[in-house]
Amino acid sequence: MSIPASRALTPARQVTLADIARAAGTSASTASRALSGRGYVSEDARVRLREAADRLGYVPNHSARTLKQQTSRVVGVAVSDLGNQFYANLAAGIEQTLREAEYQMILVSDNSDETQELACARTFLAMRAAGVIITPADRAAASLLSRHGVAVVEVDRRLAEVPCDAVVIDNERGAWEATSHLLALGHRRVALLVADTDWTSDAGRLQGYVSAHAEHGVPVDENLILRLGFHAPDSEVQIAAVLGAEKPSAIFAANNLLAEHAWNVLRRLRLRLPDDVSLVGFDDVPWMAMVDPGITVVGQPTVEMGKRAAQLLLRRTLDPDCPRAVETLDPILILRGSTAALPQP
Amino acid sequence: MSIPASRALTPARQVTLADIARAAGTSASTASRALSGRGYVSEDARVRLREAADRLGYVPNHSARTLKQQTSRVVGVAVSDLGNQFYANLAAGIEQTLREAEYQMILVSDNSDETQELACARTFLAMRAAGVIITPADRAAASLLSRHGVAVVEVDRRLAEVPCDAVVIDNERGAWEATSHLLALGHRRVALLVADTDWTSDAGRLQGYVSAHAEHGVPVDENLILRLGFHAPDSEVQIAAVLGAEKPSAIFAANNLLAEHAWNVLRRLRLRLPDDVSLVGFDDVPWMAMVDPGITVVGQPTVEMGKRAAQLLLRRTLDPDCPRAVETLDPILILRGSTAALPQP
DNA sequence: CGGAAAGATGCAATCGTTGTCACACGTGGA
DNA sequence: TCCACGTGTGACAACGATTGCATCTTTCCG
Repeated sequence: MSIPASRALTPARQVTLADIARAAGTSASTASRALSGRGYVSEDARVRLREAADRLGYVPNHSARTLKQQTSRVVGVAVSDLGNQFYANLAAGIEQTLREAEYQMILVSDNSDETQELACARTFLAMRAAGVIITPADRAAASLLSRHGVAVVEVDRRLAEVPCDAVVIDNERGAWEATSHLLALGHRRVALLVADTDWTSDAGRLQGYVSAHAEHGVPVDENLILRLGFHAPDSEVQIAAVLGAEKPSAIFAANNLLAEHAWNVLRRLRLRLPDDVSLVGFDDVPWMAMVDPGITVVGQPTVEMGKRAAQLLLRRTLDPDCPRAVETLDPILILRGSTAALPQP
Repeated sequence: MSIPASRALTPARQVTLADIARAAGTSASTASRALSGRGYVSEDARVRLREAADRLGYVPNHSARTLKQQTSRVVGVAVSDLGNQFYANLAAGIEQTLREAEYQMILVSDNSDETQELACARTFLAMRAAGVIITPADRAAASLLSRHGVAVVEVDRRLAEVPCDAVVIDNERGAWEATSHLLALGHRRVALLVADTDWTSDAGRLQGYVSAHAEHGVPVDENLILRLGFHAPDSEVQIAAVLGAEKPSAIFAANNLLAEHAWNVLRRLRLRLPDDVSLVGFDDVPWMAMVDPGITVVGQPTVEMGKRAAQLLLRRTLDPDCPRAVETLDPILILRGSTAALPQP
């Protein structure tokens, strides 16, 4: 039952409202009303037009509609790194919610690069996006967008200087729980691996690490805090160096990538978990539950965060003046075999 | 440094070409030529217009352009399941290539549902997408799109009845290598876990499994072939059942999800890899290299497949008549500790 | 010096859809 | 009878950018 070649080859100027109006013997206005369901149309005309639309294979032209209505059903989404499962899951959650609401998602992976982020924002503006969801790396994008009246939702971290909705998790609390867990197990030299950013997420995790120490009366040793660039090629070398020089008995890796690096280093150095070193990660990804021992981790509801962000955006699209919402979700500490009490010397 | 509220509140009818033309004392035509770089414009007018555009914060209106030019720089991408790392990586590869070419990606996760897939196709048509990249679940979408003159590239599997470009890997060869590896190790009862689809990918993998058996003179036992629905909730139960009833000495799991299920079952049953059972997966994902022993796997260049698909699409966009391309990439067998010689009884 | 070619510009039409407006019906109540 | 109102319809003007065409100027060559 293949399509006849002739059909496929016809240059086939696209079918427009005017075409189906002609076929049904009405005007384009009536056709528009019939198909969009707005305004008066007789039942008779409605069925004739619908039938004509089906028969001719009418496909509405979104560009024309967007141009006329000055708004689209497209939502721009910019994440830092699609290759990282965390952002992929975030995107998956956003996509699902948007699709169910019959919105489309333009997805960009901006590498946390300010220039690219701003370029994305400009593109979203050019497309008259109904809104934008972003894991921000800079304040400029949100400013630009909101100045043009486009709703912005920040996810995972907050950065904007303009008021906008946001979905984050309680990073400080997550880090506090992870660190407290280690301190309660008797560890006194807990290394912190944290991304070298100025994001609220990393700042919160650092803060949680510090406040847990304060609460347990353990002084923070700056030498145990390792700030690592996102895609620094020598991350593992640096981690190994700290392990050698500072002899921490536990490591708190403040994101899934750093946890993976730490795990690789430990394996390479033949340090056993949890006998030689304890390890806690942040953001539960599949391998952490599968390796032996499993990695104790601060889990975040990643897909859920994406869904919430999309919901906030849709809400604001419907009611631009609804009160600003900042949702803070709770992380949970998942205990696995990678953490144990500090062995008595 | 914050944006004055007045700025943010102005309803601010958007700045149009006509506005900057007026500001620079030219006509809109000249402004269009100056900014798009097509046609004659004096150097003098060009700089005046550019300056005016900057000053007024001009953002071109993509909808208007698309409407007039009858084509956009948007590419529709429909994958089966964004939550699966395979598809996420595919999308990441596509996105990167498109972004570098200054195209935008509309991403949809269609759950391999024919209805949704068709709905996506219609949306892409409505947006006048320059092309569509799809991991097809049904032939209808590609037919519809190509009938309307939209270029389609199939990735991972081929299904379309209309001629279109495609990027796949040599599934049969990958499966042949995996199976041959097991047979060469002396295994005679190799279970196959394969998705229950009518896709070329799974058919190829089954074929490779069969031909490897033929080549080694080992008869295929149909009872060892387990076809599993994509999101069947009882996958692991079924796998456990086959393990119990058929006592295979090795398992070939023909995608990353099935490998994960198999691995879970083996762990739950306390069967040791590779002493009790050997396991080979298909599609290398991070956990496979991290668990102990690592999982022997047929690796596919997932991100690269995405990039190639996007390249094919861009090529066809530039030259709609270029010869049809079907790229078949090579999988590679990565040997790890999950496979070993069949112990002599 | 004549005239062709290249350079520079603006006018007006166009893309497809929507929304406003005016108008033409009936119907029913005052 | 007349007016108000609810329906139903079509003409027409946007929305903003692009582009073919006509027009005018400048340049350059024979």
